[in-house]
Amino acid sequence: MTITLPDGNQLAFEQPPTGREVAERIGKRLAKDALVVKVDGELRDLDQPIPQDARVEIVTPTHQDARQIIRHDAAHVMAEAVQELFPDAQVTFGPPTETGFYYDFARAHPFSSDDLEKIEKRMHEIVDADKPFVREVWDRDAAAHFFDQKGEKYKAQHIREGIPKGEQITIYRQGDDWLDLCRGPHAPSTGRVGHAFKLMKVSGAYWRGDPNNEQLQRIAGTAWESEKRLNEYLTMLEEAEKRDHRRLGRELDLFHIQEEAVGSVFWHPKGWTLYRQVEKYVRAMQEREGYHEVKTPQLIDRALWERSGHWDKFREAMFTARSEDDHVLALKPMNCPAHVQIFNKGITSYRDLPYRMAEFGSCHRYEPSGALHGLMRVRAFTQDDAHIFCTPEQINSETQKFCDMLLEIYKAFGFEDVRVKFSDRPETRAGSDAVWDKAESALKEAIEATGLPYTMNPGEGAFYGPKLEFVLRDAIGRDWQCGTHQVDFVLPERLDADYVGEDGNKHRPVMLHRAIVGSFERFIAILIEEHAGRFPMWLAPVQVTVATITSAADDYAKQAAQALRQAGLRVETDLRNEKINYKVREHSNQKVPVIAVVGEREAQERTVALRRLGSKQQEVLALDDAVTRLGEEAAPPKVD
RNA sequence: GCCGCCGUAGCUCAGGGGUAGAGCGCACCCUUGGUAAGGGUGAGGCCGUAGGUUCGAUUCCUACCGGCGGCACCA
Repeated sequence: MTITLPDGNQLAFEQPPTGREVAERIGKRLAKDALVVKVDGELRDLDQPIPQDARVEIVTPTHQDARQIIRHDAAHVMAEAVQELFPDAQVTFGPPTETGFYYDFARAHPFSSDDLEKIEKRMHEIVDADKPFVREVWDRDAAAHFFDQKGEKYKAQHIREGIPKGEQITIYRQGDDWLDLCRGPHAPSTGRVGHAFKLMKVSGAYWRGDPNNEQLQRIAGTAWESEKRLNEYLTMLEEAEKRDHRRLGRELDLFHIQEEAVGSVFWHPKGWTLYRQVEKYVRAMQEREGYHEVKTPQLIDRALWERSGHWDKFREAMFTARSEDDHVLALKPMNCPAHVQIFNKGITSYRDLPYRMAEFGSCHRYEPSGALHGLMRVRAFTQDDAHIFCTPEQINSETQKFCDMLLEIYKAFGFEDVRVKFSDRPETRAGSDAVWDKAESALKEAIEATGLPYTMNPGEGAFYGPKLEFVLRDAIGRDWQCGTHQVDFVLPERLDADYVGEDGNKHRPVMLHRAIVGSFERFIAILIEEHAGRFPMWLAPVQVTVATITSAADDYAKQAAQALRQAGLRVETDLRNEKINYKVREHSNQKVPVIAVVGEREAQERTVALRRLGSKQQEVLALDDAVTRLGEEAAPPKVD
């Protein structure tokens, strides 16, 4: 039989070889370094025979798949360490993750941070012991019985409920003392995990992700193929902490949140300036794209929410208020029902479609306390919300038009790395399968026409229609949904929206719910983290600070600032009795893009000495030239 | 909402059964200095809130509120 290697070379074997034998044939060193083998794209243990002709890659620590092996091995090593130190802990599952691994344990007592240290120490010992990982195939029922006897009720339950009768299952031993039910694969021995790992935190996690189940304790760690990579990762985390929007929000005096208004933002002047720049640009883009901007009420009688279906499906998340005359009103959690009201007041002809109705809509939702997170997840937020009322035939072109606009806007803010998720029909849904087929294929065609890569998110669509989610990433790699685009056949029906078609009959419009920044709060949080507070000039709350060297230049500094302001720039002056070193340091820390230094010389010559953020060089320009040049540099992205 | 950890000055943090400390920031004074911290003096705290234990609690215990990290949630 024939084994094909990644470089195209082929090796012939008499008998089905194991991965190790293939590696040995290529070279001793490779066989020594090998962790697992990749057979036709599937990772397997080195000792398993490769039954037929296949493309084979030997996975060594530098291979892109090595980390998941190392991390998975590390999870097993940790589980052994935990059970040795804490025999009352039951094991459940421990997979690799994007940066490490975790393992969920059931135990009555919580693990402390001291426990973590002990566990980590024991893990190093297990790695040094270099115990072989041995794969064994067991009978399902015997395995279930075995784990029952051991008191491992979660493992036993998983086998009984998750694995069909009669199926064979695999377990992995590491040394003589410990084993775990596991699909594998694993490296040859625990020694291959190496020492580039670190336990990071303990937290709660529900058994099988279901909050009705018992809560387990999750110990999470990070693991890498080398100390160097581990240290790089830890350094990255430190750097990420410095760009956390909550920290920068304080340091740059952008906003704060306090106890008396949990989940709501106090925007300070600088933060609000930033917010307004974002809003201004998005508004201009919407105008260009033919949207009609509206404003709808904050408080709306429950009667409308009952009709829209929100009272039924969304009530838990709605803030309500009772008026003097005993009406129950709700703070709107969404804008859509209000927009349909406007549509119903006069958009009656097919000639008006597609009708794009936009609102910077303030919404309130009673989010679970544990979900709140700085500006990322709040209870009061403003969406760049819009609803496009259109015919089914227009879904495709409107979606494409929207995606184009979204990408242009994201790019303007510096986001090039946009992840798109396609969420299709959920189990419980409204509308017939035929309608869903139509909506999903229209959406799919449209997203494919944009050429954007996307991943499927099966079953995660809204109950009323499929959606596209546009996801941006924060400083430490957490994904946040910002943009969205949803097809809705249900709400127009519920709220009785219609128009007169070409044929003279009444028809139901389709509604496309769409947002680009999503919530301004979340978007600005990501903007802060993406730029680490060093905003592009057009967004910077303060664009230029005019700083004096001596008080003799105060008058001139004021004139210079005034001239810059007249060019539309956001300018502050720093006339304090401080040395220029001190001022430069402070304004650099405040991440002001340009410091214009003026002393007696500049006052005399009517010049400014410009110092750009991140550069130590200065550039002396005539004041008039500086005004022109900085004015151009501060221009927002073109909208035309 | 759940599990764990945390809550001391505007910020970062030390302390600890006998009602508190540092650095930075702030105010005032000296200094007018040419590109990342000049010097001095001073103000500033219900030690998250409410109970309990104690002769005495900021410190120990309980509950609540809030924050952080996960989990769940994100229509």
